[in-house]
Amino acid sequence: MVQVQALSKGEQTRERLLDIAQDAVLHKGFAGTSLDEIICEAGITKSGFFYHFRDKNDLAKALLQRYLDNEWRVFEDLFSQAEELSDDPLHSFLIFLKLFADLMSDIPNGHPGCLVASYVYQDYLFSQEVRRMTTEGHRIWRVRFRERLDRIAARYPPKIEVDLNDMADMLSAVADGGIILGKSLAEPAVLSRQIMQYRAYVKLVFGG
Amino acid sequence: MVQVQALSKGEQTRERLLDIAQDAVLHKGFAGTSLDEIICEAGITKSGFFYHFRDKNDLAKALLQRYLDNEWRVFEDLFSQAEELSDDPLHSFLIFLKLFADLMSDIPNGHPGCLVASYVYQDYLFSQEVRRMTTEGHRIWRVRFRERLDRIAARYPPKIEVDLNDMADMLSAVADGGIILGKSLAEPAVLSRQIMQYRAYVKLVFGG
DNA sequence: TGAGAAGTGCACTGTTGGTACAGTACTTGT
DNA sequence: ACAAGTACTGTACCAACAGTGCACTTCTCA
Repeated sequence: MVQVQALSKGEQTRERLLDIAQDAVLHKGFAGTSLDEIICEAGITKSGFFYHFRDKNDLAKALLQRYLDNEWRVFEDLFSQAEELSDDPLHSFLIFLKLFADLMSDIPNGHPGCLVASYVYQDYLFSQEVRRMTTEGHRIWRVRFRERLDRIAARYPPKIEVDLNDMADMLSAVADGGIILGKSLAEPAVLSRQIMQYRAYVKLVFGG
Repeated sequence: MVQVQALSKGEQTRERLLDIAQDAVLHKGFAGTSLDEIICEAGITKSGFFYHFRDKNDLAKALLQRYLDNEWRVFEDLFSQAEELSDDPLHSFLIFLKLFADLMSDIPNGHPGCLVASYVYQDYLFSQEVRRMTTEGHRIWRVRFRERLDRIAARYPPKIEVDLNDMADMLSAVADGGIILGKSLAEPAVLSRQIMQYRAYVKLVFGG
C-alpha cells in the first residue's frame, strides 16, 4: 500500500482547476479555453482562480509541468515493471512496449490527447520558459528510450544500419501520431496498435 | 510546361488571406488567431474579409479544404513519379517514401505543421462538417497507403504477421509525430528521418 | 483563538467576432 | 466606351469575454 499524502483544501482546488483546464485545452486549444468556463465548472470565482495562478500563462506552465511529471512517473513505472520481468534488455523493452500498448488501450474513451503536442501547435501563445519545457520533454524521452536501445544494440547487433536516436524518436512520433489518428478517426484502439507496430519494428531490427 | 490558370484579383486576395491565416493558426491555434491580425497583415479591411468568408468557421473550412487538396496533389505527384521509376509495387513504394522524405527535408525552415493535426487538438471549435473533413482526410490516407501495401503483400508475403491497415496508418502517424518532434526540438530533419525509419520497417517486413 | 490560507465582490479596460449597410473603385466582356 | 458585375472601403455599432487589480471576508487548523 502506497501512502499518498492527503491534499490540503487549496491543493484539491488547484488540482480540480488543472483537471478542468486540461480537458478544455485538449479540445479547444489554450486560447479557446476561457477562464470563465474553467471557474464556472470548478464552482469558484475569478478572484479565486487568481489566488492559485498568477495569470493564464502560469496556468499553462502548471498544466504542462504536471503533465510531464505524470508521464515521467508512468514510464518509470512501466520500465521497472518490465525490468522485473526480464533481465534481457531486448525482452525487457519488448515487454515495456506491450505494457505501454495495453495501458493505452485500457483508457476508457481513448487517450485524451498529448498536452505537449497540443502546446507545440500553439507555441506563440506561451512564454519561452513553457516552450523550453516542451522541447526538454521530448529530449528527455529521446534520451530515455535511447539508453534502452543502446543496451539492446550492445547485445543484439542490428540487422540493418539504423540510427538509434531516430529509432528512439520514433516511439515518441508513433505515440503522438497514434493519439492524433485515434482521436481523428474516433478509433481509440489505433494508438495501442501503433505502439505494437513500433514493437514489431524493434523486433525485426534486433530480433532473430 | 503546365498551364496554370491565372488567379483573378479576388482569388489572389483569398489565397493571401488563407496563407496568412494558416501560418497564424499553426502557431497560435484557431481561437488564438484573430481576424484583426489577419486583415491587418493582409492590408485589407474587416468588410473585405467578410466579402470572402461568411464567418470564421467558413475560414476554417476553406483552410482545411485547401490543405487537404494540396496534400492530395502532392501525394498523387509523388506516387506517379515513383510508379514511373519502377513497376514493382514494393520498389515503387520504397521510392515513393524516399521521395517523400526528400521533399520534407527540402522545406527551408522545416514543415510548418499539419493543419489536420492542429484541428484535431481543437475539435470543439469547429462545426461537425469541418470535424468530418479531418476524419475523412485521415481515412483517405489510410486507404491510399493500404492499396499500395495490398499490392506489395500480394507479391511479397510479409515476414511477420501484420495488419496492413495498421501499417498504412503508421505512415500518417509517423509523419504527424515527426512534424511535432521536429517543431518541438527545432530539428527539422527529424521528420524526413522518421519517414526513412518507416521505410526501413516496410523493407524489413516485405523485403528479403 | 488567531494567523494565514482560501477565497469573494466588484469595478474596470481592451479585444473579439460579428452585423448592417451605403458607397466606391477597379475589371472585364462586348 | 460603357454597363455590369467584382472586389472591396468606411463607419457605426453590439454583446460577450479575457484579463487585471484590490479591498474585503470566511474558513481551517495548529
